[in-house]
Amino acid sequence: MNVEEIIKTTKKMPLETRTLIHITLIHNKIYEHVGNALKPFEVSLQQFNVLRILRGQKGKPANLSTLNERMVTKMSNTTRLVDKLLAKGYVDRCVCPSNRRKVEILITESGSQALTQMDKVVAETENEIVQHFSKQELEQLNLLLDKF
Amino acid sequence: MNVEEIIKTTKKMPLETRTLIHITLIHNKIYEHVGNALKPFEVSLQQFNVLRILRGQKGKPANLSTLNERMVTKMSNTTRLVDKLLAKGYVDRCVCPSNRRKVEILITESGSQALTQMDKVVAETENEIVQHFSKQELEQLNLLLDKF
DNA sequence: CTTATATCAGCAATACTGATATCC
DNA sequence: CGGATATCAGTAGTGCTGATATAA
Repeated sequence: MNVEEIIKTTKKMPLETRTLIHITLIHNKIYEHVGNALKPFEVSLQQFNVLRILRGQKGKPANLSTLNERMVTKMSNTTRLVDKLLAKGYVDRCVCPSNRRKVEILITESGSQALTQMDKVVAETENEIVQHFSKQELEQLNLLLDKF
Repeated sequence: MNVEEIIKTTKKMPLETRTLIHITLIHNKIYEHVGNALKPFEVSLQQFNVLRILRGQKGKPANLSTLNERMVTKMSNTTRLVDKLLAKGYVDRCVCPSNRRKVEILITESGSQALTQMDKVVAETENEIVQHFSKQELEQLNLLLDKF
């Protein structure tokens, strides 16, 4: 069953319920499509997000709690996620000298370059997902989503 | 960081990306709130969905592949999920007599009663989540979501 | 016997909870 | 030493992939 068919099964449900189920279905679609786009790079969507956050730091190192805060999807095993990125050479990690509780994480040159490639395929996928939307409709949708 | 704060960090991203991240954040919010509402019943959101699907069958037994198809979130371990519901006495399960590959799953009276209680708290939670929406806005949002 | 279907089982990655280490 | 912070580790539940059993 695809999204449209499942949505039909919710016809008799209250509008609120339908809307929330709808959002979950769309989220799954996004997760699946973008995840597939990233498969060639052997990174998960969450690893991709971490790389994006690190790039946004513009050279300033991030620690694990910063990543956790900004992460779109919550997860408390950021340690192991960063381990994976480290193994791929996409990030550097060292203990913060001034506060030995913290670790400092930086994106590497190799990570930046890979991220640029990922950005391309992810952007393409995202455009495919929203292809039936006009720019105006997308803006309208964003305004509505702000109400949550 | 809450939803609004994370969304601020996406200001410079393309509208498409922002929208998709926004949806993921809202999905997480829904998942968290509804999950908390169901905690007293000791069922997960997915178990709740299975019970809802079974009720929708109106006495007609469902097999695992039917559940999997209709399930909002994909998962191939529906077997173990039904095990949990079985342990709580919310469903009955038996091998289909005419096709021994299949299993037939039915919601029990106890499951139906529990589900009625769950419906109440879930509906309350859903109303809270969409409390800032007018009925018209919700309808507008649903129309837009159909475009995905 | 071959192919398709339906469920199950093993493994890897994830999410939650509490444990450990450091700072103040 | 006590409380707060930052990371790590253990456990349980999830999702993917292939294995098993039945049916056609």
